[in-house]
Amino acid sequence: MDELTEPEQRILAAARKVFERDGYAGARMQHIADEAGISKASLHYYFRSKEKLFQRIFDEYITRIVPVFSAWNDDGDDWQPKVRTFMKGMMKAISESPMLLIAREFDRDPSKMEALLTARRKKPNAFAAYFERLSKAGLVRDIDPRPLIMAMQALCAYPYMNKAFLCAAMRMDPKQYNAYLDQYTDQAADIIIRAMKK
Amino acid sequence: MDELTEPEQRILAAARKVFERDGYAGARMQHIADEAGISKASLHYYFRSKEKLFQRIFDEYITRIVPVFSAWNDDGDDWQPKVRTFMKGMMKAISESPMLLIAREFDRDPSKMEALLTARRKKPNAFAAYFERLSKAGLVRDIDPRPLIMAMQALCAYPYMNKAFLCAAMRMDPKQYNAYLDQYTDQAADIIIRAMKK
DNA sequence: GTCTATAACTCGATAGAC
DNA sequence: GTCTATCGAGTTATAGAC
Repeated sequence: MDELTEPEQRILAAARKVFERDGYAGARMQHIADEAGISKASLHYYFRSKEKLFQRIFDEYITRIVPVFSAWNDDGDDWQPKVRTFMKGMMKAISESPMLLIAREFDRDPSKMEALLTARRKKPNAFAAYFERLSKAGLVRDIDPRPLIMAMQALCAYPYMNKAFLCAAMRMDPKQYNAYLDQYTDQAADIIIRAMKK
Repeated sequence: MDELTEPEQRILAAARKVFERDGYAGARMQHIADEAGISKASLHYYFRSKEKLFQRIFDEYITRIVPVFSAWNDDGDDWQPKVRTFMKGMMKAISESPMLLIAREFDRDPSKMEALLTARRKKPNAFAAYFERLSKAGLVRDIDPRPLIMAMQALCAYPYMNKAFLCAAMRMDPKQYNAYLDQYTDQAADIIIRAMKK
């Protein structure tokens, strides 16, 4: 039903790469065609317009990323490894498809994006619910969960969103930086765990 | 010596607004001219090209933001209020001129930007130096300072970088969101303080 | 200095042959 | 389905009058 032909797959991969790198305004249909190894005309044959192609990529991105951001289910009191696993998953998902895209392109049609986001999210505020239960059970501090949600996202996303700046600021080349991010994932989880611990 | 004429100031303010909102590729010289209340030709008369105008804005941005990011001097052991003040300053600077700009535009000429960054920074790793002293004095934990540097930036910048996404995710309209960010600033500082505290 | 008009060019999209 | 060729809109930048 949802089968994709081989050229369609190649085009989508190419589009993802170019849109993520250059943003909507900076992306060129010619570059996507080159990357996919076809002509610009063929590109338009498969996906009528730049706008439609972008919407497709963006929709798939949201579909993939939102479940990762809300991957919390209350299956026990042992919350520390859950925090670690969650943040590892978030780092991985973001590194595979930098959300630079979102930050700049989300504004293109806020109402549409909000609908997209809501539709894709099965369990809104799953973390907040889990945290509240832990808190009432006296297993974690009794604080506002919102800064924790913000912080988990921030700690995972920012290193990728502002990579060039951080490489320069920390005097690392991209290779060293990526290597450091492996250690960082655990260090970031430690920060969240400390913020939650009694 | 560095005096700016009144039209130049108006143009720079307009350019800042448009570049920050639309990015380099999305910005239109016509929009900048409209915003400044002059013709496109006059705009080119003052700043020969889009590229030159952008470089000017970007340079000023780095010049303003880097000192804020490295505003650490070791004037005592009372580090907790210093963390709070630092993060408040960072939040303010970022909110006044969103660094969305950097994340997307920094790649346009990495070598040049690196030089720009180095030149503007008076005290490299001032935080790391301060933290190391506190750590040796037994006043804070003995840990890697790098995740703390990353985290302070991340916690301050991310809420602005990904504003549209967060508004939707937390079901707040922009007004509520901005109001929340006032509380958030202190909550974010708490997270860092907890990560540092023994 | 400021403007209108336009040159020069880029880019998304399409026509039409194969 | 795929391509070459080209159209037409939009954009940066400049020429030249005032």
